[in-house]
Amino acid sequence: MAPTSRRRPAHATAPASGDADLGLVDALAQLSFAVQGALTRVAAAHDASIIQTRLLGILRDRCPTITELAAFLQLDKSSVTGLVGRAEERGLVRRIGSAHDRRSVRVTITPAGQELFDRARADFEAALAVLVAGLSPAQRRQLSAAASAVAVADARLRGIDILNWSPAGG
Amino acid sequence: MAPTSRRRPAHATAPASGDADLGLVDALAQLSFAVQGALTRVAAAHDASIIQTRLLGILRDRCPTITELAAFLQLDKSSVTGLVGRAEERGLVRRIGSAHDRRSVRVTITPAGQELFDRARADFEAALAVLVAGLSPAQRRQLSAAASAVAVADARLRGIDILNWSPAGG
DNA sequence: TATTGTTATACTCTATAACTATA
DNA sequence: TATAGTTATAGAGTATAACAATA
Repeated sequence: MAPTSRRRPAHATAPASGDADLGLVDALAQLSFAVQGALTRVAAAHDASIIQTRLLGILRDRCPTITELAAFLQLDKSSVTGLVGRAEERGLVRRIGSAHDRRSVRVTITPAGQELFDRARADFEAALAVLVAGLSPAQRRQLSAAASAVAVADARLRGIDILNWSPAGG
Repeated sequence: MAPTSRRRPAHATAPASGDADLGLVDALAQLSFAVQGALTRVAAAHDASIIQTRLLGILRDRCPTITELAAFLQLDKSSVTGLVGRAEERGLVRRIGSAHDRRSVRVTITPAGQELFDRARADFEAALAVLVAGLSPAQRRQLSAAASAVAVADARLRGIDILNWSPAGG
């Protein structure tokens, strides 16, 4: 929230007009908008959407079922059906029928999908580099560590071990 | 990007199985997904979307024109027309014709819109508190400062001074 | 009966192109 | 001419409900 909701939150550090602190809530909301904006622009440059490239990133070293994807992405399974269907039409992913359970389907990435993701990821890395250019090396390490901790905590709250999420493997 | 794209990036610090570092790029991407997920759930709990609540947050202390909103949100002006139209139908915002330029329109928030935003913001704050529960006070301060710096840098890159963005005033 | 995935349907969000009305 | 905003249209993304196939 707080999309620039308050110019100066009560709990914010006195701004030295150059390194103002928005407060944790607004700062995280604004940061997420900034990152998502970068992701959106990068994806669009490759004729894809943010959710399509996210899907490819997940499939990069996993081949989950539709239900597993839905749980991870927090989407209804019918939404994932459509998502995967559009990606499949573009030749970015493939559906593979499961051997054990004939109701189930595993989604895999194609070479074309991998290439698109790798190129998009490189562009995203460059875009992020610009955004964090003003941070000191120490600040970048702190940001990386804190952001990682929050991401892991979020996944854990949803019952997912983000560091070992590999439904295909076991 | 990098939605769990690599379980262990080459540049990541050796994980002590509890405070693993995803690397700055993946960490920021995952953090943004976590925050956007929280925003989505909170907005949905109030029968709204993430972009609708973001719009309300912007209008909380501003009454920009359609064009100004489009620039800030990085959307086409026709998209903003629809966005504001749907919000207006729900009684959350109002269009006010400009006195000086009769082509122009200023968008203002209604009391109902303010109430919805305030309630959603409180919920979001609570959701974020859970996510950052594992961080030390020092880590939270560092995260807040770094996230603020990135948000400000992002806005500046787009030609916007986020700390003094008040088109209505000037 | 429960689960996996799809289909049918409707809505939000977004962009492009063409338009109206001001300036 | 240029700018502010709208409309028409099309497509992606999402959810709900109903469904088929399998377990």
